[in-house]
Amino acid sequence: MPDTQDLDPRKAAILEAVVTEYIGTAQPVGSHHVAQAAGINVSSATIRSEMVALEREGYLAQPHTSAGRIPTDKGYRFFVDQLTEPGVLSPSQRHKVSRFFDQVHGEMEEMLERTSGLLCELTSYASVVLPPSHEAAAVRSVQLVGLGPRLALLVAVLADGTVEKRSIDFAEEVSDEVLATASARLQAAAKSRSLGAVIAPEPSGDPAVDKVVSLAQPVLADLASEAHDRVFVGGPSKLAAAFDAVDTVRAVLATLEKQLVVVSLLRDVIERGLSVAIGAEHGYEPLSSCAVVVTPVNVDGHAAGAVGLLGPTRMNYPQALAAARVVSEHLGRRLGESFDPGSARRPAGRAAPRRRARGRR
Amino acid sequence: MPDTQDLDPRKAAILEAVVTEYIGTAQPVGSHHVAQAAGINVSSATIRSEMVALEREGYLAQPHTSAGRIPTDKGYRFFVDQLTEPGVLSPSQRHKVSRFFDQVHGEMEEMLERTSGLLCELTSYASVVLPPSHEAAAVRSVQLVGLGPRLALLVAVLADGTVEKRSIDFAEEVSDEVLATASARLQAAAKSRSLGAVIAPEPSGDPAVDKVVSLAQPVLADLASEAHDRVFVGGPSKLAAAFDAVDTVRAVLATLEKQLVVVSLLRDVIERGLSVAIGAEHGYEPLSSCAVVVTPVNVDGHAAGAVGLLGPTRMNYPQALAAARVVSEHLGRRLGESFDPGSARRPAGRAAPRRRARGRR
DNA sequence: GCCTGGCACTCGGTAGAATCGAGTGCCAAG
DNA sequence: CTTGGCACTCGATTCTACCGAGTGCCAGGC
Repeated sequence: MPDTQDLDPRKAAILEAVVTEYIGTAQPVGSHHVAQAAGINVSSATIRSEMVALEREGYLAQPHTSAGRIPTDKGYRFFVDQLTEPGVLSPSQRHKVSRFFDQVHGEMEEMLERTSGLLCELTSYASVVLPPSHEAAAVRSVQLVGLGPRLALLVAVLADGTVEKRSIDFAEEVSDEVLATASARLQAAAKSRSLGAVIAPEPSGDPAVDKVVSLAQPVLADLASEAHDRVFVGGPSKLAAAFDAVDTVRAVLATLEKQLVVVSLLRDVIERGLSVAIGAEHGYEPLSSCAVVVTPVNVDGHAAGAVGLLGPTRMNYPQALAAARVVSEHLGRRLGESFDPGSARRPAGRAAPRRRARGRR
Repeated sequence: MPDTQDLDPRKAAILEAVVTEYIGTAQPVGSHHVAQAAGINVSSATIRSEMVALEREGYLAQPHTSAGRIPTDKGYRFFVDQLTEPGVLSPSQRHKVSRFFDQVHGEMEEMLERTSGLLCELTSYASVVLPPSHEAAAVRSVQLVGLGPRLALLVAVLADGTVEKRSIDFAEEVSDEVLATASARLQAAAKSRSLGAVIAPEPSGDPAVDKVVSLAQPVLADLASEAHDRVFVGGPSKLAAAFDAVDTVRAVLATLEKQLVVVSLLRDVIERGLSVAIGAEHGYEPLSSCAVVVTPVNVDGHAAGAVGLLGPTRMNYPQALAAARVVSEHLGRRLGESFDPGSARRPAGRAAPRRRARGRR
């Protein structure tokens, strides 16, 4: 399709004007408005004929005859790909981000959750934060902690600072000593490997211990594959502001509640190498009136999770892209500093400062 | 106020009819409709004059002249307190609940989160689950796990099966041996006490160890006070269905996002011994068009968290109360079985079964 | 050949009038 | 005290007229 690739410059300028205006006002924009836009020096009549062409080629649509034009998904796509740079954050926003990442502390989940809060403050869209998959993260510690006579909690600490846990019911009483021995054997078998690659420990002499180990060991493997489908969603209320049809709001919220769907949506988009998915592009029908902006997070050079924004298709793409990018960078750096194995290159903060006054968030 | 306490039976019947009808239809209800309601055998004219009285006494309101009446907060209050029993769940709902609690497994947080999902499935209102405060829970294990040369994660496992963690930056390198020694000393000092009551360990001979211990110990106390303000909110999309003004939806959602507010709202309501807070009763202005149903969860006889439902003031109180109560009971029993110290009285389930097929929720 | 101003036409949105009807308050009679 | 009757109110609905933003088309000009 030649027409997909390029538009003559004037058409492009007109499309840009329509998109910009529509993003701002949410009103269909007419030829007259476009004619007044900076950089366009032709009459409204000329614009009209160009618009007819743009509509024929699928970049614009008319809600009804005698209304202005609104961009189609394809129109937004062209705008994002060809007409606009990611944009920059305002100084005050940059400042906000820096301050946030200077102050934030504590463990990873809390940090990610608050990051999602930050993102929606910055943009007034709903935000999504996908935690790093720790398939690769090495196990730092494995422990069986007794909770009841036959019940124990298997706790694994990973190098990235996350803790995975799962209760195990042994169906028969297990003494503290057996538990401790089993715990130590598991620890030895798992240490420094990734959760998925834990090897089976050698049988010990004690059948009771072996029984416990054999029950616990598969759970470790299980933990590896699990826990991925968690995602932090921030600011659903922003969506209620973005759409005015209450039905749309409900449908979108309902979809956002399905974490699995959200996760695979983000994964899909990233896999296809996109940073923006507009309207129907992502193929999730209930979200067809939404656009998604995603940026992978890089920790020490490799991908680790992602941050994203979800808004109406008429979202402010340059701003959203900028926000996602900046936050993603900060987050990646921060995660690298705090949680990755070999790195403690930063001067170091205070030791687990008391959480500051309640009230925020 | 004598009128608060009692209404003559006919007035009460009329009020009941109005509330029931309005809950069902969301339309102001007129004298004619009330006259047709079962159990009312007077003419609409009589009803009208009674309604005038009810309005004067504050139980009913008129959106405008020549419209039917709608209940006021006070009207709902009387309805809940005097006119209705908690109601029962349909057999299929009961079944759903039982099956849910038979199947659910894994660790507490996940369980609570899914419980909140269950609640909103049952009722089509938004749900809130407040985790047990573990101020009192005994520490089962404390461990310092090294993440980097100067960075460690303090991991505490409590008797209720929860894990609290916090990263600590020691600002200088700490050897593995020192870390291990400090970890053991902390463990000894904390074991079987509650997080808040951890005693300071005796100084050891080694200043490096003492340094680490002295940095880590206050963090334990910190963990105790923290982590309470977490709350699981389920089904915000249900709220979009319950209100038709998109502004209301946004305001309510925005409030729900503030976890601290939600937590203190629930606490307030419970403290005042209520199980229902209607409209302005709870004093949180943005939620004045909502009603909250709360039921404390009892584990082995003492209160541990709560479950709640949030809907429009015209919510189905009997159903909501029934759902909250049933779920709360099941949850309390389940928590008792799985996580509390002395109890493994149940036949015991399978050992940490593989999570079943993805796709659900 | 492309651009432009002019012009007739379309059609959604708004305003006003008419109408409908659910619901009320009041009252006189049972 | 209750009831049926009645006049009245007022939001919702419908209809009409109308406005105006916006279009498509065209003839004339650069």
